[in-house]
Amino acid sequence: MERQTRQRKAIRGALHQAGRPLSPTEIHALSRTRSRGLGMATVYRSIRLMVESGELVAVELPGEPPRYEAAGKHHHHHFHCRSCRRVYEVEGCPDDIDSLVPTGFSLEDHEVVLYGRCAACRR
Amino acid sequence: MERQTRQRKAIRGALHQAGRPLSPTEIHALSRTRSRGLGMATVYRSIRLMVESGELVAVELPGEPPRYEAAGKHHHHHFHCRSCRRVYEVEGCPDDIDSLVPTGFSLEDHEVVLYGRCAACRR
DNA sequence: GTCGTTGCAAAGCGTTTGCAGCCTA
DNA sequence: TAGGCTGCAAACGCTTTGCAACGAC
Repeated sequence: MERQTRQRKAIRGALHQAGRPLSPTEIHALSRTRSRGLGMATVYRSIRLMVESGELVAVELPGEPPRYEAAGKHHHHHFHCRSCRRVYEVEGCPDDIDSLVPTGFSLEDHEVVLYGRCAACRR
Repeated sequence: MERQTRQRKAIRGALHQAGRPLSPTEIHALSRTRSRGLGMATVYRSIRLMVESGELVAVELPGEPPRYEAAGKHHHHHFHCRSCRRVYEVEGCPDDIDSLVPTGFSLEDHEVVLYGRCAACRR
């Protein structure tokens, strides 16, 4: 069972306050102000436990370090702005994904990443 | 100007024969049979040069080490086998990608990754 | 002969693990 | 008090770099 330690409260607090997916390094930097002396190993161990328990989900984009966010969101994809590097959630899903699967292969899951410029950066 | 060495011929040969994106480790293993004593550093250096010269393109999948394939292919996506971890090329492309883009955003590119089991692993 | 290229080993870098002491329940 | 949790440092796996020898042109 998981214990409610000062360090884990700091990590949860940082993730909640940021409101966007954070990398382990970002989590460490932000949590450090809430729990002095917090070690990197603890950050990694906490992330791993929270992902395994379903509290967090990993957001992995091609060529990017993994980020983590609160779990429980609906099926969605991501839009990666090439200007500000921010990641946005995208509603919906292509409905003809199945037609791409080669003969003999079985499809279990899929990921779609859109690249371009977000509304804020287009101005 | 690039020189035509035994090692680079081996790497090109391995990539061509495989016909699918290869990781640096895979390239090393396959090229070693063509050029005894080939070092890992040479593989990385060659890959870097070939990508910079436009001969190869990187295939970066979420949470995976980068793989490389010959450049100049027509538009395609990838299938990632969860059993053998190999990556295959997939023909075609969802035709309603545009409908996912949020209002005000401009779409420049996209990536689709399919996950499941390949024909070889299903047997 | 030049100088780009190679193999080896060492160095980086981000992540994981071993361990003794700490602290939550 | 028990045993999960933590910080530190060492270990790891993958990639890059330094360097002297090698070899394509």
